[in-house]
Amino acid sequence: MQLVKIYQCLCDETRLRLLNLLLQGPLCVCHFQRALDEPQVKISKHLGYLRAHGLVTATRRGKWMIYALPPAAARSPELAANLACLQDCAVGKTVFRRDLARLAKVDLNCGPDAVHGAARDCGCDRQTALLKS
Amino acid sequence: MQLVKIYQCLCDETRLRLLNLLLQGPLCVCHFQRALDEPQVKISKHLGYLRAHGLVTATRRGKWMIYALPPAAARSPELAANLACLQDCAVGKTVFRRDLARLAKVDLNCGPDAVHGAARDCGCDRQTALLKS
DNA sequence: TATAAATATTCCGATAAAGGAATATGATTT
DNA sequence: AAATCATATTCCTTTATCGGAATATTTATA
Repeated sequence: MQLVKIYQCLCDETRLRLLNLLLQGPLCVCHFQRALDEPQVKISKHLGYLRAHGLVTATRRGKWMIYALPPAAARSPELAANLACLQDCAVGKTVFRRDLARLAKVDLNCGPDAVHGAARDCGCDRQTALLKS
Repeated sequence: MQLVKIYQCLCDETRLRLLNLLLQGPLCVCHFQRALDEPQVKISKHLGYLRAHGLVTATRRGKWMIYALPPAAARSPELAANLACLQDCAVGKTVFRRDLARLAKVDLNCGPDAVHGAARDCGCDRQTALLKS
């Protein structure tokens, strides 16, 4: 059943955190790493899981992989409903808010370059998405 | 996290079917058995799982155990939201509709007595709930 | 009190999931 | 072309989950 698959994707905390960030807009893996503060393997694997089950899309842009939620038109009713539900539930939860806060801080930089102070666009349209809101 | 626990409860098809039935009102185990047409162990275990995680309550009435969703006032916002979401998603799905159809047929009887033609109340207030609607 | 009815639990075995270490891939820069 | 950066995959161990067979428990009934 389609619905069960969705819940299976949602039943891991790391994946919930990833999806919560994606509700704000597309992101590349380095963003997730810095926002979640979790090892790269972990993040990459869970993104792979979500992707394999159709909860997210992935497109390569240069060295980076941009992950995003499927466009609204491509979402099944169940997925749409559950993403909306997740968004409602996530608001105000400490873990999710902290992730968003950390994401905001690394917003304009990407990867280790940020550490060296060199602000460089990582290729995803995160900034524009954020600046608009 | 509370939310993850909820999704863990929802990520099994049998549990979804149980919850879908409970959205109509309280039920005893024999009702589930006949509506889902699944072995007793399976149903009992999944009900136990749901109960252990606070998704359902259980009260004994005579020989029977009556399972129900927690009263609205006792539901966390996350649980309330996800139950509503589940209800939306379940509507029209074949599996769920079939369960409800089978449930309707065994509604007034309970246990093997129904097989012998003896209509007997099993102790749960399922009938009244249904007759009202 | 012995039996039966309704439900729960225990004890398996099989399968899946999660995390980490190390390594591989694919793209870019030097 | 070699080094580097961003990301993915493989391998392994640990732990969780699912399902079924058999058995236990609780309550009612004969």
